[in-house]
Amino acid sequence: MRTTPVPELPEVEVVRAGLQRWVAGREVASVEVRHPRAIRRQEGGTPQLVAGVKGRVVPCVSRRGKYLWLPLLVPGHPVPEAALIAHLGMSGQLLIEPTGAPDERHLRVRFGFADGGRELRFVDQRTFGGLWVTDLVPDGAGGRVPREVAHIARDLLDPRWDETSVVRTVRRRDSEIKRVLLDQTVASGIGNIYADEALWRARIHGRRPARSLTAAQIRELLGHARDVMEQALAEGGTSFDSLYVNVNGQSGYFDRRLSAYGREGEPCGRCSTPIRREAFMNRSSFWCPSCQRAPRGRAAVRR
DNA sequence: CATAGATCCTGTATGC
DNA sequence: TGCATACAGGATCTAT
Repeated sequence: MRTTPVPELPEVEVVRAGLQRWVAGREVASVEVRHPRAIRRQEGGTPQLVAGVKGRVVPCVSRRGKYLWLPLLVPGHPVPEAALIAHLGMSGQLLIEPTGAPDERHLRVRFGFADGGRELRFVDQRTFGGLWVTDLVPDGAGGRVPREVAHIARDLLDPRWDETSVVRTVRRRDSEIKRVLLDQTVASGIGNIYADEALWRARIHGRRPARSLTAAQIRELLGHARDVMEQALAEGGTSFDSLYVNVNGQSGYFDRRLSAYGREGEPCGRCSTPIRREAFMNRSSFWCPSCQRAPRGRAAVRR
């Protein structure tokens, strides 16, 4: 095992697509909460979660960034007013399992369906993730999104992604470029792994002030972020050990393609300089000290 | 308001 | 062997 698995946008999209296939059109019949922390963001707790989903039909499965949600349709009504929203956190899984299959060690919530077919399970070792029912609100573009998603920016794979607007936002931020990449209100879906990969591909050091980059450099950087996520998506999601599995229980294998993340001491794929690692925001950054030149001290911060 | 840092959580790896 | 500690990190909350 290299390190911990963390679902980012490609992994969440893999889960979304799997759920779409397995639960679309089905009516929820039951909910069993096995660990209260998994629904800590649910207003009204378990009773309100049960009331919100029982008897509702799931027409489709949607996603923005790392959030995904199941709209909840009251039979006979044309439009859903609420949704079951899910965030996988660091170790969350949404699994489709045959009824009666043995419980997973970290099973947190189980959903049964009226057709008696396979059930939906939320399994989460570290319990940073969670599920809850929330209102759908206007997204400002004619659609509707869960209340908690409204403040998150569109992601790089969104058909309505507006690159010119995002580049402008990035250049206005008074912060280091990696922090900006990780800010979900600027562009959603980029986590620590893909931020490091995009920076490596673009030959940009994560501590460079965002304002020191040209618009062209930011466009290139975002393009690399999109490319690496699309590659991961095509291969079924990144995986570091058996903890991350997609909705059908199969691990992805994209980790073998990562160039910087998790490769401390290994030779850079371009110049063979050993990849460096440093603590950053209570996590780690990996970069090539030769290809990605560090900014000079704090001189870039003007006073 | 914008930005930085602390915090939550537990299995795994490592050190003494 | 057993115990303690470090580490993984997204989103949220608090502080500045």
